[in-house]
Amino acid sequence: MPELPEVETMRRGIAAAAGSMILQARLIPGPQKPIRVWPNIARLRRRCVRQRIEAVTRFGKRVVLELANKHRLVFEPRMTGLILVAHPPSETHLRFELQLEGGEFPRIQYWDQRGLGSVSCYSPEEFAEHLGPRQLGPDALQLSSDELQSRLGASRRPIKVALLDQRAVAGIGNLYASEILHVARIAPQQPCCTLTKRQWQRLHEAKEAVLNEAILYEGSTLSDGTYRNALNKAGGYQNHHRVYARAGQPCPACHRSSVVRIVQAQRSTFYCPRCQKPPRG
DNA sequence: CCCCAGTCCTGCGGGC
DNA sequence: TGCCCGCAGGACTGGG
Repeated sequence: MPELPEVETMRRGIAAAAGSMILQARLIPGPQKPIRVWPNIARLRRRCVRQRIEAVTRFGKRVVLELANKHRLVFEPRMTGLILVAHPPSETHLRFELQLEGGEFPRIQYWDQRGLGSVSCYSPEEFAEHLGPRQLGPDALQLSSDELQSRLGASRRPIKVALLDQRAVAGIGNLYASEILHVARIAPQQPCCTLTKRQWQRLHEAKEAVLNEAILYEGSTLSDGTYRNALNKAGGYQNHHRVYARAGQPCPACHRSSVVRIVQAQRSTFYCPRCQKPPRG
């Protein structure tokens, strides 16, 4: 499930498209319902075809192609979307394609098994409306300890649930929320408003360490095998997970307790009850 | 504002 | 062996 490290890996995989020209954009027909395209495929095509790609950026869990006409082409992979330059895992779930001219690769393909993702092309005004500060908080890697505390600190929600709120912080999903809290030694159930300054600092440091380490390993490919980089190669960070999907296994930090799975806001949370204790009192 | 449940969607694995 | 069901969870919606 692509979160910040996986989406950043996708971005790096197509970063060399900067400087290329988009020659064509098309939905690839298939047996399934087409993926969501905004505003629609005809208007998207008119907005991006014959435009040069000036930069390939990322915001939260989205990859953004910045075009010469100041429009932005946005890929949102959600659960199973992949952004590829070659070797799609199957022909059946290829959904969308950009043909390019003048770069290292002739096309960018969007593949999505479950089809929950989307492709959008926004004018600057539309971009501000759809992906502005009302919808998305600052990117998780562009956020200081103080800003993290000021954005989440008043909430009574459990810290694990709050970290998933993209309006507060963009880029952290279910997997990395558990991993970050384990490194920070903070209980996932602890209400945000009870975290101390010291804990916010630890959370910030753990967020930087875990996300950057995961980027280094090119993200996590879980046992379902879905996530791949732009060349359809699996990531490696799943071999370094401390708690995620490891219920019943010994905690790699204390070696004295087992990892426990609980459910918060209908999602699995994994943590070590010995290392991640709520503060006393 | 906060919080929760339902929805989308497909593939996989458990149970019978 | 096959079928049904539940589960995975990112983002959105509607209701309390």
